[in-house]
Amino acid sequence: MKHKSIKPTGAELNILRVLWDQGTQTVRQVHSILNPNNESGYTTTLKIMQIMTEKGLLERDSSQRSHIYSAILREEDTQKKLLDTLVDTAFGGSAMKLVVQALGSNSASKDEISQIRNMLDQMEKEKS
Amino acid sequence: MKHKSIKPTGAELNILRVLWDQGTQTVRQVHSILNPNNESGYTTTLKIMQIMTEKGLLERDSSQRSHIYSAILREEDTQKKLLDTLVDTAFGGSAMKLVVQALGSNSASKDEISQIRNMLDQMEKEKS
DNA sequence: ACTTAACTACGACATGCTTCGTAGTACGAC
DNA sequence: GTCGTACTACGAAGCATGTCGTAGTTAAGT
Repeated sequence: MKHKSIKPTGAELNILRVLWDQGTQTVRQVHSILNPNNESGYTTTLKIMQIMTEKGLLERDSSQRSHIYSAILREEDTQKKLLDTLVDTAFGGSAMKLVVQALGSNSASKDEISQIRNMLDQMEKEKS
Repeated sequence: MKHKSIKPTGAELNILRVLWDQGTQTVRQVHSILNPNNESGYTTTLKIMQIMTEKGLLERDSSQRSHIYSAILREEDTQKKLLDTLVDTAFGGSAMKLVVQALGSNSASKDEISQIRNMLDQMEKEKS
């Protein structure tokens, strides 16, 4: 089995980001958030969201004149999939190299650091 | 200012991976490694490597009949750039969410775990 | 009723990526 | 030298993505 591999494109991810953060939205709302200065046209956003619906990335309620869209993909699942792809293509399969890189070039809060420590403890425990 | 943002495509990353791991290589060598069963043709690999050279991703020594290619991009730089992109597009800008995800769905060796711990220590130290 | 505004649907195009076939060229074996 | 092999160069085609324009429809205001 195996679901067809879901790999949102850049534009699709932007839209998913809005839906994940804001919940269900109309095309107009999504477009206003992503293009406050009309960098690209309304019908562009519309078209992409229509295609995403065909692809099974979004679902919509079309009972109203303005259709209302929501994400089908869960944020974490999508992130995991993209992460796996990046690990394979750019990090030669080593997720830990990726972690080290990410830690090295970004800053973390105290809470985040202790969260990560806890995860490491957990991983070590499972190792024995 | 800023160098033009270098974002290798999937096929390009495969080639870079070989060059990073193996050092300088001919097209034939790269192609044999990536397509042991001839999934795609030799001229495909050739063409992509030629284009990469035009783009400034590779350089080549063409003094021999078989040109010898090497990567211009450093592995770490490329990884960092792709990581940043992924953090922006898929993780809403939070590198630590990415780290947590990556740790959660992958396993690390003892050495890696302690390397990560050391990095966390370092980060905490710098925080005070 | 008419007009305007906002929406959906859809075709078309530009661009970039990947693929391949073909042509030309150099090398080596014989 | 001739032939076959391996190489480069390059044009062209298929596909996906992102872009937009236009047409058609619905709703609402006057």
